[in-house]
Amino acid sequence: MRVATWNVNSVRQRVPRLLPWLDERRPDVVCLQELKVTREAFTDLLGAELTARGYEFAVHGQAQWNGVAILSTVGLDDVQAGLPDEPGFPAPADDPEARAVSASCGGVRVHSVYVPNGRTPGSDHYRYKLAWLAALKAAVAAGPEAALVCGDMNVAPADADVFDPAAFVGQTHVTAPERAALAGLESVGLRDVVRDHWPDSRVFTYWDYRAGMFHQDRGMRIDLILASAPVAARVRAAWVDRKARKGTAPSDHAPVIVDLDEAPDGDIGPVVPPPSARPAKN
DNA sequence: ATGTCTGTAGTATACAGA
Repeated sequence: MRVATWNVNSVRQRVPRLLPWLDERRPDVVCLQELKVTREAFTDLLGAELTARGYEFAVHGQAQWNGVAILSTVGLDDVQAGLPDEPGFPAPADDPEARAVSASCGGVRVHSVYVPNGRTPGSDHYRYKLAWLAALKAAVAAGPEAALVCGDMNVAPADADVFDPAAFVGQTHVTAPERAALAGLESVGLRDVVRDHWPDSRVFTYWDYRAGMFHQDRGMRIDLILASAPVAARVRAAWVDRKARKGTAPSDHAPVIVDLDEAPDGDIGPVVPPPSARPAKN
């Protein structure tokens, strides 16, 4: 099963890139962020094209900003828009921003998330970001054992995940509270599978449009695929599709792609029989 | 040096968010 996540920075603008990319990479499950359209507009734009390619889709959208989706060829069950007890901005929000959608796809609980940017450390928006990450952790902790959290985390997990750590001191995306909030997701069992597979490599997923940042590979790794233990154990490949950042009218983010081995039959993860069922040794 | 791209309002160009 191939799973991908991509912040498309307006799906309306990215249709000419998204459809050829689906045809080339053939992901079974796709998490999209920053749709910047309503569900109705998404369906009008892409419904027929996605259906023709065998995808079901779940969209949590809004006009103008945010918006997340999951596309799947391997089932799309128990769709949930938003997070339980999701904070809003400005708080309290009677109409939370469209930043999370989850569904069960091929036996895995998949979350497509667009974490708030945070803007400036110490700001209201920064506090909202930390509260939002706490709500995401709670949602994952309360969910099934087999889980994937995919999306734009708007946090660089470590200094190796930004092109120049000195340039980011005091900026959002790298502060200790943000990294602690991300580590909170690891404390409920999630693994950063791209970093696990490329422990010493320069790997970025986002490059500012300005000043030739992509050309100079001055980027950040803020789009992550986080997997719970039974899913992380199935990861066969994990990589950033930099080709999608090149060419005409790209998003400023590249897709992240993970290939999973088939799940073991019958259950997830290794099955340890009860002591009474174990053959006696010698 | 604040460089680009996006959506909105509204019809030319300014603003805000990232």
